[in-house]
Amino acid sequence: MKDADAPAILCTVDVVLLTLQQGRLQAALLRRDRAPFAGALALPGGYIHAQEDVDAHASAARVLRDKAGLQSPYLEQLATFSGPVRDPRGWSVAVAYCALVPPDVLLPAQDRISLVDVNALPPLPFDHRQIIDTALQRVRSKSQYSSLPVHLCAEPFTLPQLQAVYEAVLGEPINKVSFRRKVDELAMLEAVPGALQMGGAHRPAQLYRVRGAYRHALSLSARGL
Amino acid sequence: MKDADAPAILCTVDVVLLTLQQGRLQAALLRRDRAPFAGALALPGGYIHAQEDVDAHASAARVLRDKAGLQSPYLEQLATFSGPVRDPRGWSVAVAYCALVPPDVLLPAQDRISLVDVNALPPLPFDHRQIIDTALQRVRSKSQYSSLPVHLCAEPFTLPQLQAVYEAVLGEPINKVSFRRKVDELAMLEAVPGALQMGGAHRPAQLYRVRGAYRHALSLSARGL
DNA sequence: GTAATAGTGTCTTTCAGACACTATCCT
DNA sequence: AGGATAGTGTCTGAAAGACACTATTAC
Repeated sequence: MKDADAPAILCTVDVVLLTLQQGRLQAALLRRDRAPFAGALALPGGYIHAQEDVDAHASAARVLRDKAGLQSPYLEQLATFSGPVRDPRGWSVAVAYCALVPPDVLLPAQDRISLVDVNALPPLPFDHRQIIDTALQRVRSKSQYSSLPVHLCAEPFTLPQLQAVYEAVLGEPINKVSFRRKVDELAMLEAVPGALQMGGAHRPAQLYRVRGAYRHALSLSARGL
Repeated sequence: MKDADAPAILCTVDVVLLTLQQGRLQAALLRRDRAPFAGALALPGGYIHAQEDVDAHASAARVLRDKAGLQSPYLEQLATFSGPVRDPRGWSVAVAYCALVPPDVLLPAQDRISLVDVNALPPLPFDHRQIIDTALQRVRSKSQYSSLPVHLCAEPFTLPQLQAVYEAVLGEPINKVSFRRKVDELAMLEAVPGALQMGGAHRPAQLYRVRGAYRHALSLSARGL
């Protein structure tokens, strides 16, 4: 058994909510309404509620819902950060999650959320900067060999749009032919019959959506792209 | 602030300690000496000690040292498991770590540890089976494109030995020429000058050791193997 | 010499990128 | 018609696997 006089460890979750606007990765930050760091921009986060949450994943989903007013289909555990100094209230464990959403999902929560370019982050409280950096590393790494970035695309989308999303996340241009070969191999998309993106002064593009089976699971490729 | 009458969440660490014996991956289990599940084989684990641990990683290292009597150079955070039912004592958060050690490191702790083939695990308490499965997935995945398995090899070792380790972890044969090309590219090994593995009725093999720079960091390959 | 494994040279196949071409829209 | 982007066929170069060959030991 534990020492009765040991101070309890604080159990929290933090969510790195990423989206893409104007071709740049953006992190969603909330202004804190209470101490510590009241008034500062920080990651959406909060205590785990043992009474209502079935696990930390549920805590993260609840934080997103209650504090940002939205639901993210893609919500993956990132890593856990811990120690006596990361939170001034005491020894804490923060299970960090990463959420990816298309820009339109954020519209209803627009007034509560501040979107910040991940390449121009302001100073952040706690170890939130480190948490975001870990999320970026993970997202960029996973994007090299999986269908992860489709979660940043509002459906339906065209292949050129999806390629632009990959290029924004990875930060480098991708060969069009190779990209399309890979997307085809991954077999995660299906063309929306008869749906074409019209309007441009050019040939219209086929619209695609994610196959049901891959809506929550990722499709992985043995090699890159 | 939290509800004062909310029961505290239990904060623990668990370590999946893997090694290789007779060409098979083995997990190190300890017999529990107290409730719950006293007498059962389980992962080495314990409470986070807010008074002495600088973070959960340090808790995991302490658990390994105190309960198994050993130190693992490679100790990586795996994932965090949580919920009200995984531990009968109450709502718990377990930060799981994965350690890889060469077989000789376990010799001094031989009497405390039970090595179990990961393909023939006994029923395990808590959600330890799920934690081990997660560790195996991660180790196998990382082994496809990194130098991770070198941590399972006692130094110095020969390239055929290292290849056998990779094959045991990945569960499939590897092309010898490709393997040596990749090891060369990764540039993580250095030949021990003049050191050859003699004794067999065949040509002796060059002995290698890990370069200092890669002793704690992994070397990654863009493509597989 | 023979058996056995270490280590290498080289051919073949597979895959990713470059390039060019066709397709289809808007103005 | 001309400009713009979507989509595809094909060539080329790089990298992985297959195979065969040499090297060096024990017996």
